[in-house]
Amino acid sequence: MRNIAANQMLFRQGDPSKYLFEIVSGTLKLSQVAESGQQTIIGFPSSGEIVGLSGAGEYRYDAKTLTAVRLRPARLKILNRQLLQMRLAPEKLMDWINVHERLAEEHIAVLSLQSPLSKLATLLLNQLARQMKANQIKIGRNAGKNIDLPMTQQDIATYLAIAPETCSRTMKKLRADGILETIGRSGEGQLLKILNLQRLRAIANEPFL
Amino acid sequence: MRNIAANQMLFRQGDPSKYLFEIVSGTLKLSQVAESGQQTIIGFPSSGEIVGLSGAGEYRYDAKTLTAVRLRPARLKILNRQLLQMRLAPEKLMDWINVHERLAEEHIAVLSLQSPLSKLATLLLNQLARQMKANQIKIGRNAGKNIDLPMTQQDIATYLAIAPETCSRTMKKLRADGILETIGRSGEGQLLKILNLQRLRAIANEPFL
DNA sequence: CGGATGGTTGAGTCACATCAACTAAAGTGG
DNA sequence: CCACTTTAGTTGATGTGACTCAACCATCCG
Repeated sequence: MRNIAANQMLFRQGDPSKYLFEIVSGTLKLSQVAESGQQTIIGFPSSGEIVGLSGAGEYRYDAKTLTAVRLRPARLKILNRQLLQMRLAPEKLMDWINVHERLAEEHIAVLSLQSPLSKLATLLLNQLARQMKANQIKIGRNAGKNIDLPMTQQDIATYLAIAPETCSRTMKKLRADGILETIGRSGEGQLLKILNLQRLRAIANEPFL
Repeated sequence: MRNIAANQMLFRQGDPSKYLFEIVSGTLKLSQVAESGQQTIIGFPSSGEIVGLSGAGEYRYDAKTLTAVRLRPARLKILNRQLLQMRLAPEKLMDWINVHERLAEEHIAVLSLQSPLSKLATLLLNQLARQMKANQIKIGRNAGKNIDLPMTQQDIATYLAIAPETCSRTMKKLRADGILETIGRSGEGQLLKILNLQRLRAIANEPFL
């Protein structure tokens, strides 16, 4: 078990991948730069998710902590040995693959949406779902309908492949329409309160408006 | 080893995932519909790639053949057993994970591009690279710079998250600019000839124009 | 108290989605 | 093998909305 402060590099794209990490608490930011130079943000994995599982010998994205993070590292080489000795069920490995793929799928789905409004709404709902799952285990019943966004709006914009200005304006629109409100910037990132979850869901799915 | 004709469903989203398939030759189309109802096309995997690797007990996308396809199926349960008996190297499994992730990465990268022109150019280059790799093994030296597109333009449009009309117009633009030309529709899909690879590469990377 | 970074707001342009109509091609059944 | 149907692709006209550029706040560093 390892504890890391906020804003630290966990590993870098190209580093030899010795460890695989299971996030116990906190949020990471995964980013990548292609040969063409374009930067991509892959996702913001959180409690219960796996990062660093790589078939190649090296990580293929940067991993940086957005908040203080607690994680459980596993040596990849030992992993193989454990598999062979049946000390680790192959199903566990399959689970990890699953989690990894879900992250990518989620991203592709949100990128395939046409309007920034739907994109943002979907992202918010995804983050909400992610937190609900995490808190369900830890607290049981949360204050509910609050979304913690540890990442910056620019990160969100990059993730959604939209301009930062558009991201800001879209947020404003959601506020103006009484769908959410900004509670405050508690340390890292901002905290949102959902006022109208139903409409947020509608916006996420509707192609127009 | 299994042979399948063109336009056949290999498996469906939600089916119990018993097999994993390694494509020997031919091209597949992977698609998915979310709960929201939006259809997504995940990719067009081809020779050497793996489909159907799923951590959950069920496939999470449809797989349909675009051309006649030859593939090597592997029972997932047997796979576990083979892992334990060391008849299958864990590295092999890691390789498969790798291939799977590359497909998703490629898709995310292309979706993150802003202009349809860059998106299409990148897609074409990706397909070209895919074919080159496949042919390098089989023939050695191909006629070169021909791209075979077994999928329809609508599929491409969905994959790129653009309108079909835009896809058509963008193709036209590439033709008008002397970057490629349509050779003919040989049975399934169309065949393109690249006239100016350099400019195609430029277009793929440049944010403007 | 500066300096840097992240966020907000405004004005203007261009390009993509949308709707609609039409052509081309491919698959279907008698 | 040819009418018929269906699907894929093309083209045009139009409006809107997202990007760009630019300047301006606010927030967090030291």
